Amino acid sequence: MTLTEDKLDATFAALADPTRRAILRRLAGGAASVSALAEPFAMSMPAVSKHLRVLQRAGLIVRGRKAQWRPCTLNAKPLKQAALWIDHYRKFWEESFDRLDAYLKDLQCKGKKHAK
Amino acid sequence: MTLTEDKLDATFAALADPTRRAILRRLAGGAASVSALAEPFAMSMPAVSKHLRVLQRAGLIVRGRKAQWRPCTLNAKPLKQAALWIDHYRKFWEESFDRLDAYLKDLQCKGKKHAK
DNA sequence: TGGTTACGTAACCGGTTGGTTTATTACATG
DNA sequence: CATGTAATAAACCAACCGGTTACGTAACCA
Repeated sequence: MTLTEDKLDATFAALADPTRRAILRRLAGGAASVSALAEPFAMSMPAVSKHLRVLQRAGLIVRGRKAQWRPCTLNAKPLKQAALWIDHYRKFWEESFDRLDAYLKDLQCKGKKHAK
Repeated sequence: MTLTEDKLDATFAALADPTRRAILRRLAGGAASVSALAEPFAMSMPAVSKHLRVLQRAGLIVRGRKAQWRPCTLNAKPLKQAALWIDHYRKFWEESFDRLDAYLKDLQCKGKKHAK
């Protein structure tokens, strides 16, 4: 398994949680401290800290240091790889009204008729 | 949390596994039976069957029925939503040589020493 | 010096995940 | 009907995840 593939694991896994996606959305508006990031969520700070660690290990955020604050900053570069991977399938979701879609419907139809 | 957001959970989680990504890649070449999908992997068929269930619950595959075979077909539509979500951050990874990048470097620098 | 603030670490807990082996269902064919 | 094949179901296991509470630490401030 290539290194890029390996990173995709971490990237997609990091994106698979609504709290972490919300944190990224917040960071798109600028750097923020941990407590500022934690504020909108009904969870303890250690929980948020864990989410940040996941994001950091996926390379999606960078953590600095300023006195007693650890400002987090968005780093979107891993998202580029994720976007490229997904984009290989673009033609499939743009084929909505084509042969493929008709075939899918046909398949499901046969499935139900047989499985009575 | 919106319904779309909820589906993103399942989509990204499904993509976070190399086996499942490989299955999708294989299905991009056309429908396939479970045993055909299992063949390249060093794991039992029930394990592949579980991966397929994850992909199905994420809506990424559709399963038909033809005699004792359950052909799987790619359904890329959930990927469209994932691509749209990621695309909100495109400007951030295209800003490689801009203010943001400089700020990141500055932040890390301040972490180690003091401002220059 | 001692207190407060911001954050991390450690230990723990219930639920989920990714895999196994074994058994079972569904179908086709001799 | 008996047998073989394709696939799922069930039971089990170790590892991981997302959350908690309790405690530790580093920097600021009075």
